[in-house]
Amino acid sequence: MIDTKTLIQQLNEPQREAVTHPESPLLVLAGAGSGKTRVLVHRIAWMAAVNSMSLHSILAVTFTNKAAAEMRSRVESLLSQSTRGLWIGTFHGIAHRLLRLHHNDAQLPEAFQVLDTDDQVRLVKRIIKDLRLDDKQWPARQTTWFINSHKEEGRRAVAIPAHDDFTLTQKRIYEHYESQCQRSGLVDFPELLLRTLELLKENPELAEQYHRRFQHVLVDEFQDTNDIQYQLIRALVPHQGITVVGDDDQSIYGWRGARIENLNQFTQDYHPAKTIRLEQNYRSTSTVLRAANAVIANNLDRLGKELWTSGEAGEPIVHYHAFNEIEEARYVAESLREYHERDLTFNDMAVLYRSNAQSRVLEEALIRERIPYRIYGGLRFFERAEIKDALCYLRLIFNRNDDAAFERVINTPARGIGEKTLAIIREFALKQELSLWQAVTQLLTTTELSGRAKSGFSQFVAMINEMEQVANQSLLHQLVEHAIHDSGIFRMYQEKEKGEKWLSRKENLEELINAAREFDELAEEEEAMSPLASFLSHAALESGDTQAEAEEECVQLMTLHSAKGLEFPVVFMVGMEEKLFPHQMSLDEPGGLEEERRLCYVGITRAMQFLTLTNAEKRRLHGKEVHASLSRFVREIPDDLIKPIRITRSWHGAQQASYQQASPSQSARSAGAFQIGQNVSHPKFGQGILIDFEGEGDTARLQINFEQAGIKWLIRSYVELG
DNA sequence: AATGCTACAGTACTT
DNA sequence: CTGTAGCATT
Repeated sequence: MIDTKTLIQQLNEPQREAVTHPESPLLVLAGAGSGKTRVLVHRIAWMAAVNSMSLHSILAVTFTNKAAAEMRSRVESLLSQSTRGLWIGTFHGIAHRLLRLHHNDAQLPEAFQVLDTDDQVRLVKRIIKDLRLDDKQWPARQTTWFINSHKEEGRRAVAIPAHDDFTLTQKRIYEHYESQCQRSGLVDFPELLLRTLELLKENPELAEQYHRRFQHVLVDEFQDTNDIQYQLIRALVPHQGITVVGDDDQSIYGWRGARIENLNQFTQDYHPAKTIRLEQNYRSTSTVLRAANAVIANNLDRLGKELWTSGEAGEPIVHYHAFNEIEEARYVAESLREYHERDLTFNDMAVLYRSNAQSRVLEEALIRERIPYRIYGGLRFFERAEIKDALCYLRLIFNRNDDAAFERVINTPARGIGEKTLAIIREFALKQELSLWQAVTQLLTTTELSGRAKSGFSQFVAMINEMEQVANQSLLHQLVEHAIHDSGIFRMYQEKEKGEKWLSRKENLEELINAAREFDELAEEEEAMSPLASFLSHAALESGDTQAEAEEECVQLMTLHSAKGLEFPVVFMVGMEEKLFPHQMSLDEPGGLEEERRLCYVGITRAMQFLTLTNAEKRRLHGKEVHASLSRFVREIPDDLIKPIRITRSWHGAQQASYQQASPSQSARSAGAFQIGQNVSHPKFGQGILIDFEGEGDTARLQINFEQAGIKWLIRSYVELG
């Protein structure tokens, strides 16, 4: 067991205060890079080691599986003991667990399945069709959003007041969707939370059991909690044992229902709550922090917090003003190359952008410069078509009434069951209130179906039943392998696709078998759920990584949103332009601009040492060339923190003349023999513009942007100044 | 059942 | 401009 001293001696004063705070309501306002996770981890260890609270009595809630995994491993290594019994998980993970444990009280079948967003949209689309509604007038995505946002505020269809046709119809779809899900034993993401909330409210004795059990609950990223998540916390923690950690300045998910106001609500609901601020930053240079503080200071309604560091000022923030997005990308690529030559690894560098569409031009530039990169986001492992196909077979083995799974694989691969036959099945199921599987088995005994359809169906039914036999007799990975081949999806992809594409499908399917193998090993110690059940849950609740962990060292490309929680020695924020960042759409929404500014704050505070901001004067967007002015966020950063680099070219000379030297340091630099922006020529590289220099006289190094050859560093004596 | 064509949309994202 | 969904055609 760890001793008290080592637990707190590596902490600063406010951190220590937070960790050792009595078991009464605590709000930790933790700035970026201030050791937030560290405080959570140490507080858990403190309660276990010093207050001798059982790990069994502690619950920690996070937003992502990644954060949950990291927290668990850090608690484990700090306590150097197993964390068995300690509940750490996402809101959804914990809700799921409670529903599995109490499925009867929650009125769910034991084999209920979790529906991911994609499944949900398909199901809603199906229902819109069943209701004979025009699917152009009623897009499934919109209705899904309608349903989810009501669920996220704790409302079932019946509770929605509907006065207009629009709401009335949406409500009707919602109702049908609800009963469809109930019949099929399907639970979507917000439903996990809503069902759990209802479970606790309707079963007071059960709720009490958990109140007694969880003496202390810790919630991470509290500023991102939405309505129902907060309600769930209230239902789970009526007592004083609660710690929440958050940062109002990093709330960037208002658009998906996150309620920053929950921070204030918390101090009212849990009274008296102690508030502790963590403002010492261990990540960035003071230059970066000053910039971040200056930007965020423009937001009103803050709880108030100012980051500081005992570290050095570091390098100024570079601001590169590019002519267009292609040139911007080239500057980024070439700068990345330079950092690399200065002995930084590509892994330490990140390029952040506001919207995904910006990544393409960057990629092209990086490929040209032969810089390895990796893009975050995109299709996740468990979302790939071949993986979903395989999983849907497994879901049917587990739960025949899973209509979403049935719809997906009944004719994948093709087995002669077309739209017409399916329509008969759906109609019958709808009328008799049966699942599709039940409808099929009943119709097989009648003469409703054609011979071909009949044989197709009986073959399908027999196949699933046989798979169940395999499931009962073999290990999970053997079942998965069997299902992939016996269903025909393996062969289907082999025939349909060739080369690279097929190879990756094959690899993914093999990876799925491997993943299943891990569940076989896990099952030997825990026997709460069958390996198949826990495998399916895992697939639904953890979408999996985008790619296998980077094999090669790469520059990281991602949106500003996905950069949250990460840090890099070198950060580029590109596309710092009005209408792009802050985004046009945000300007119409109340509070939109402030959320964009918080996003900018998040971006800046990712940088540890070097930060570069870039903007392009012209940019091709949706096929149209648009002019953009510099983002107000760049202008909110004090001039003395910025080293501006402006590309100048003959074709926009007029603007060049009107450009103001942005900072004193910049003026001083240009006072010497060299003038940033002046024309330069080189016998081999041709015409270019001076954009930076080091040293003086003939030995000075000049950075020149050549019209043809791009950006290069050259010795003064090799170039002709013009 | 597969392929080609047209219309349309295009902020951010985890569970 | 680019990707996608739905529809018509073969």
